[in-house]
Amino acid sequence: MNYNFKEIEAKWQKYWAEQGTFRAENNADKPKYYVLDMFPYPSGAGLHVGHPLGYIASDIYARYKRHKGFNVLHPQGYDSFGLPAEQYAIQTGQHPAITTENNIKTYRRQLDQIGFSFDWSREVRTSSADYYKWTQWIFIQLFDSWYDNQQDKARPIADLVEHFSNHGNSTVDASCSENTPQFSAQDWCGFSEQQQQEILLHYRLTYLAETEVNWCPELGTVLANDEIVDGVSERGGHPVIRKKMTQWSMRISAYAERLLSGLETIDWTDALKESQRNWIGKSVGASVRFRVKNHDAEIEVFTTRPDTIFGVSFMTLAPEHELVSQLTTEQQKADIESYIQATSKRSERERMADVKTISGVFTGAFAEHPFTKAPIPIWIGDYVLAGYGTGAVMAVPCGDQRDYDFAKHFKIPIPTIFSGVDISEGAFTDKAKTKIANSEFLNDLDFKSATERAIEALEAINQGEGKINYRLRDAVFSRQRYWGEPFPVYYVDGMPKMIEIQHLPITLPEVEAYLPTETGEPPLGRAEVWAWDTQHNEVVHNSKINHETVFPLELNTMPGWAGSSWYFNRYMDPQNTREFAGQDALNYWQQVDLYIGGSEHATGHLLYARFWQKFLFDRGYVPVDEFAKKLINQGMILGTSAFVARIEGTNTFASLDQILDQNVQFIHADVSLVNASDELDVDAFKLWRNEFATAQFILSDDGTFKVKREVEKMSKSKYNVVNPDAICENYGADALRLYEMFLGPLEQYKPWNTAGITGVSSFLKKLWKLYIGDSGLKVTDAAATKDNLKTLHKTIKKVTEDIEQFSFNTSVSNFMIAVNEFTAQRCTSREVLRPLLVLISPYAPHVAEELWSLMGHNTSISTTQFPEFDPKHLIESSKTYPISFNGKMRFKLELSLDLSKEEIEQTVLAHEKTIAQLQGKVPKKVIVVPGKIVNIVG
RNA sequence: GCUGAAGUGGUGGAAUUGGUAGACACGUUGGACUUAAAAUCCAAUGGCCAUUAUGGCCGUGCGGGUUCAAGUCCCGCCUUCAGUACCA
Repeated sequence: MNYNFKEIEAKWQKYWAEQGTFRAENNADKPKYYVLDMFPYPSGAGLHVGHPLGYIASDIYARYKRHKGFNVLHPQGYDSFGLPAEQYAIQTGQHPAITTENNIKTYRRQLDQIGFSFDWSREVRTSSADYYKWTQWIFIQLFDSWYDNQQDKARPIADLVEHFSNHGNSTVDASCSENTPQFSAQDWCGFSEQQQQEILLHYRLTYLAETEVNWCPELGTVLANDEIVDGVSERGGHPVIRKKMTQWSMRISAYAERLLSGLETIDWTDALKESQRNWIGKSVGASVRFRVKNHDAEIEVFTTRPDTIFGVSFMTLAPEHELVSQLTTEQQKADIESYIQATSKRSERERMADVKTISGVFTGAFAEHPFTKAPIPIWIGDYVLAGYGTGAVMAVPCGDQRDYDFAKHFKIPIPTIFSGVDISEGAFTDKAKTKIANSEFLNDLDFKSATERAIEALEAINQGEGKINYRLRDAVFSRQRYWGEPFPVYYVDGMPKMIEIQHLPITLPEVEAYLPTETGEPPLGRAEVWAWDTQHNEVVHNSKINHETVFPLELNTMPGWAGSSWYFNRYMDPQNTREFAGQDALNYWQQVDLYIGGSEHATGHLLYARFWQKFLFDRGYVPVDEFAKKLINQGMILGTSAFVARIEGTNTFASLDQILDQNVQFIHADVSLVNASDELDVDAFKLWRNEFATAQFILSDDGTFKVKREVEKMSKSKYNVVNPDAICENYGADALRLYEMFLGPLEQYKPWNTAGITGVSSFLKKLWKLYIGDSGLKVTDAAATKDNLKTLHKTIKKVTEDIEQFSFNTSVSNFMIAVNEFTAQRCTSREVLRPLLVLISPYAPHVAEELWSLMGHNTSISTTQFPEFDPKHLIESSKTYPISFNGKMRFKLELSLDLSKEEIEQTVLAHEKTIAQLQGKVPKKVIVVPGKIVNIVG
């Protein structure tokens, strides 16, 4: 009997599916464990070998936990709304739902062939109406909530309305929009319904506001900050401009502090936590208001150094600052205007690239120092960003390098306010060594007490207070796309109204094309049946809008991150039609125990999902306020691209050592045309693409054509994609799984190299041969030898440790060692071969199931208890452990593996006498087992 | 600049967290089997030197230090990758 992986893998995949082997129960006596992968966007290109890396790791862990007696929830689904399907629809007219459905089929087939233990009965798709019904529901809950800073949680908007009608808004400490007016209870009751609704929008956790957004004309849509890389769109690399639009926003800024402090409670990597911290960008300082001389205006600034307030020698406003035009004097007007013109023409990108050039213009106006009343010249400069803080700074040249450079450049005085510091070369920024001078009541104080005193003094004259500033902005939630969740929103006289929950979902309407309309409206503007009838509570034809009870529906759709911000909760109870998930299910599964996915989602999905979870927690819908206890970022598997050198301006290609000093361009060649020795199959290359059909080649002396290799991200456009289908076909799913783990540590970025797979492939054959001979099963009831048991328990110990530390790569090595040792021992004993199979089954489940069944078991190996390590089998043959003795002498003690350091010390102490007697003989190694010395190697 | 991670053979990577560096695998070389190839099996494989054999010296990015003992800990550098940035 030979190892026929194709037959075996198909057989067991079918068995698992039919038996529902991996179905999780929502209530079980067993402890629960929830292992989750970041669900994929089903792209048209299908999976490459890089995609399953994290899934294989999580699958191993999920299978391990099942062996360990846990009720494991290990689901999978699709983040199936997204731009590529829509782009494809624009080009071909095919409905994105069809494209998506086809892509999902491909994904499912590819995932199935790898043998994952997903509970597919819980599959979710963000684009299915059964699912996005609840995304819409959450949106409505956000609309129906405000953030109470006092209680530090979200509360129903009804509470706020009640407070307004009794006390107005002056006593409410809530997160709200900047331009919220003050009003009394009386005012409130006098407001029209329309006015009240307008005010409430300033408080709701999702609100409609005119915001400056990142508009991508090419894609015809708004992008979030994390969808922009280097000033161009992440997808497609199109230019992005700033534009004012009325958009839905999410008041994530209300959660800034909790998103920050919550990081302390979860087991995520430091790198990831750090990027979330940076993104939230908390800075502690003060807000200071400077009066402007001869104007009825104040300039508010944020500073982290209120202690340096007496060092202010000028102020700088961002060119876009709203006060600029008011303040500028007649004399300076021309200069200021031409400067603003010049900066607005420069793109963000240019502005970033050109950091070193100092530029700015004096407005002619002066502010007044809050304490000394001295005049402070007001400048504008593009080093101050409109989007951060208040878009204005108080410049303290002696304490900030940029202010210093600006002052030097424009010959503005640089007063010294630190004692014992030389500032002739640059600013002094070391807070820890700060000693304030020349600063009236702050003199001789250090950073901390000067800061406190300055804030107190500012508060006393009502010109400032302590303030914490966050970089985190509210998230724009509207996208001008077709293929996304429709909002459950219609408009009456321009005011948004929510559709009642019992009438959800509002499903995507049909449109005849997926482009924006001629008038620039989103694609939903093309839908003819897209109006809300409040009488019949249904979506009706637009032509009925002139009726009294029919109103226009929202034309935008939700962004990609909407559906992915709560899907982990839906898996707990995916078929529930009455709730997003039942309370029993939520209380049982609580949260994700292990989440595996890429670190590229650090400031997108992983932040938004935490935000929504905290919101749902506040409103009492989920039992915990962090959705994932532990998170592991799997590294990427990179492709090894191949490049051929084309001599510039010709169709002639030179082998790598034949380039000499000719000018060449390196062009990607498909990796399948190149062998392991970096030699190109020239004939296949000619056939590959038409343009190369007539190519000429300058070969190396040995007649081969050498290519240049480079490791890059695996991508279709780089022709370096390796398809898992081919690997499964040639080596099997078990080999693919083992090899992906064997490549290196999970978190690491590592290049794929198909050649190396022969190692794990021959391991599987050896494993098979250990159990199965020419005449069938070799396993017997013969007693295990001491060596057998030693090998087994050594392997149990290491593999258990490996899995618990997520170092799956070393486990594979340990299996190889074990199989080699058992083979050398001619082991046939069921007593050790049975547990060995259980150890291996999370990694190579198909072959394990087959051998398991050939050994006579008639239930799946996945329900078997994981073998326990028993140290007694390692005691007799043990490991050396060098120790120092009397500070100088060195002995090597050979001890059993399971001893702690303390036990070793005790052992040594117990034999101090014996060892002392040996000193003269200088033994190299003393072999000890607990209780007695058994051997001395001299 | 700041933050995070990492530098070990020809290659991917191990190293019980201070204890024989290079496990395991790829690759390479030699051998067996074969008409041949594939597959399989055996042996060698960090560098240098030496030998009949036993052996010796050097080696974990660089320079110091602590220790009986350092890839691992401490101090000072260099390099690479990733994230982020006129953030006041």
